[in-house]
Amino acid sequence: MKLTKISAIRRKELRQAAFQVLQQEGMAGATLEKVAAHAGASKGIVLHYFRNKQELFEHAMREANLVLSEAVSARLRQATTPYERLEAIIDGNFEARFFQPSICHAWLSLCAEVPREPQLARIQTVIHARMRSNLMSALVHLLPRAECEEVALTITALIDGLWLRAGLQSGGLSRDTALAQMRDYLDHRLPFQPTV
Amino acid sequence: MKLTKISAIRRKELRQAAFQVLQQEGMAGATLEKVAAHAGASKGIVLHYFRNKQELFEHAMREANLVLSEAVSARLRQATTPYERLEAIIDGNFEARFFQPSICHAWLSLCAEVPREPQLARIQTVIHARMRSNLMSALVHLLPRAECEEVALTITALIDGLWLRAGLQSGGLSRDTALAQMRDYLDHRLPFQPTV
Amino acid sequence: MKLTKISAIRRKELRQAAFQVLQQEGMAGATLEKVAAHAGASKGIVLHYFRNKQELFEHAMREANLVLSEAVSARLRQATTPYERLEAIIDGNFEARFFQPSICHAWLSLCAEVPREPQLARIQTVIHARMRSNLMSALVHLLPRAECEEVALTITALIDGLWLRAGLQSGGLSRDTALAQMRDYLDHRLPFQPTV
Amino acid sequence: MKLTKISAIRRKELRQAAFQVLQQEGMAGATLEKVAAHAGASKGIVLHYFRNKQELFEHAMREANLVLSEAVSARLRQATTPYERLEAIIDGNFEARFFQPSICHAWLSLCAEVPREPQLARIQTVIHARMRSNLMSALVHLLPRAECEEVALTITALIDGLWLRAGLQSGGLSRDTALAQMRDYLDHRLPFQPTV
DNA sequence: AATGAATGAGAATTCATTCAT
DNA sequence: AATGAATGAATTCTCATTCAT
Repeated sequence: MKLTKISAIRRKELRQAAFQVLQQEGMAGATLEKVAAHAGASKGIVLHYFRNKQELFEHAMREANLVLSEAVSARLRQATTPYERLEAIIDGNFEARFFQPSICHAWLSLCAEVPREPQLARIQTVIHARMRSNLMSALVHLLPRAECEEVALTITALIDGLWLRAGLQSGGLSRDTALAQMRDYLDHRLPFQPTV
Repeated sequence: MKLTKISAIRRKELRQAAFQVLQQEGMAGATLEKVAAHAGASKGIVLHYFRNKQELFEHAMREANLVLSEAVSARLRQATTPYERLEAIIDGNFEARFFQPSICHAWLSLCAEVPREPQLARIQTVIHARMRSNLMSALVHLLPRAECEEVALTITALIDGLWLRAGLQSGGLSRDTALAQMRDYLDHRLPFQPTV
Repeated sequence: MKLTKISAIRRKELRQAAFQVLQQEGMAGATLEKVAAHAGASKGIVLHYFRNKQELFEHAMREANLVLSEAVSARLRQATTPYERLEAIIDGNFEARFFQPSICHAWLSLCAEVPREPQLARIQTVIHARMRSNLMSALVHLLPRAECEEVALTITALIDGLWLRAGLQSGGLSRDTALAQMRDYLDHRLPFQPTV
Repeated sequence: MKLTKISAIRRKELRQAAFQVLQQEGMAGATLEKVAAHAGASKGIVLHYFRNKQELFEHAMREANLVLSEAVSARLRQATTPYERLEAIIDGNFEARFFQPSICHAWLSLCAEVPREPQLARIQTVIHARMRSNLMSALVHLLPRAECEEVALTITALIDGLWLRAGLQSGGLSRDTALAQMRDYLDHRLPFQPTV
């Protein structure tokens, strides 16, 4: 590994701080100074570790996604049946520590930058690709091939839509409601699952 | 009407210009100068008509929503059956002139500001309330009361999720695919509709 | 004229201020803030009138050259014989108000940027072209065509070398010495001029 | 010698690297980091060997001058007649390895700092003093005492002016042209040299 | 109503320099 | 000797906003 230990630690601290500031301030308010302050460091150090602001938030997005996708992966590892795999994906995406207004808002802020920032767009593509692949690995056992893509896309859109709503912080969409939404959709769209 | 005719015209030009700049530049790039230039006016005039930048984009959001909700209303006026009402709402929300990457991106940019801008939050609340009310007026005739709220929320989340995806501009989500998604959901969730 | 009167005035003030700061501080020390302060204006106004620092100093160079070349032109207008024309060029380039250590230093600072700044390079090219053209218009009457180019180049190099030396501010090269140098060269290089 | 051998080597590497960076980037772009990178070392080491940036470039200037003045000295050692001595000085100053646009530009960048940096001014003074002394040792045998100073100064100014022009990189002043200029001047200014 | 001049706050970024290891 | 972590000052540049005309 090229990076020194301390540099790896600092970089992680900073990208986490960046994401936290994003939660509180949105992208416009997320200045390097605030990120530095949040990490208990000086302004200069941020650009010592990241070439510029974009790179910092790119890594912040990657990091946030990593945590989320590891939550899903961990659950997937326990799952055996297709239904369990679907449940793992959904439960992972709505874990209490993730599905919070401020975190959803941070994601929303990042997504709003995607069309202007090729790097973020790349990450977004990867995120969607992984989601699709995870979903497909379960759906192919439950539905005719032709319908799998469609359902995978609907599930993704539904998750995104619920996260967006949570990010708007207006309705006060609860985690339970969101999960109920997901389950209701699957109950009606997938063939009957005898024992769950 | 208090406002002179010319002032009303100018204000409309400016809020439309604001929304168009938002499409091209995102919120960060949407400066008052660009909005003015886009409207063929001088920088100073923007703040002559709007107290500040926030107010301008608040009106831009209102205007954009107005166009969208009128498209839905027009269709609703033609609809007679509950199924037609649902179709009106969905078709309105995915009209070709609205469901475009750049427009979805502009909305996404506005949504990302909602948690920091009470005025935008208020508009967002109104938008969702109207959507819910429109949907409920159809759903109550098709489903048991207890399920209506849930389905209305799912439809809204699905629409939002599909718009978000379009705004991300990566997948290249076509209008037809989006509509197919919506119809597939309704087909499975609502009771069979004998003749359409 | 597109520019308003006040804008033209301000721009002139600023490019003159820029050149004066250059005299005192060199390019590295010539910050926009100092230029603004020197012109008795706010920092922001500088970039209201000039797109960026480069553009400001580009105009400062142009302005400084304009003054210099007008001094030469004025003298040329009085000159009738080739010898007088040569004298006009030289005297113009060594006028007391120009040939001062700080001004020579400012020019030196600009020249040092020429290889990195295409705009400055362009101006430099124009300056040299004009100098050559002025010199040639006199020399062709005094020397065989083949030698004119060479002598014009030597005169230019000599002027530049003397300015450079003045800019270095070490030797304390006086204006009289510089003029004597020039005359000594011409006396030996040009054919004898019967009456001056 | 106080300095360890390795330290002497490093210092030389660094001042050469400094001069090379100056060639490519000019003074504004010549950061310690680039110098370090150019020398294949870390940023910290530069200020381990030189108290600060000024000192580094002071040594860079000294080093560059040393190479140049040794080239002249070597040629002077072969020279026997006054004319040969003059030729040695001129040929040394226009050796192909020195008289290159980028090197002239580096010198120009250093000269532009002279008025602000007493250390550089001191070096500049030494350089000019040596040039004068070298020239005088030849000229006193060729011209009346009263004219020697003047001609020495003209030769120096001419060399400087030609170097400056080469540094501007616009005209594309060739080495041959520069040498021809020098010779043409001497041919006309010095008494006829019977056999060369 | 309209222009654009002017301001000043604020942000990103660069860099010399200092220190701990 | 050498590295690179860390700091903070300085600078360019952007922009919303205010004002005079």
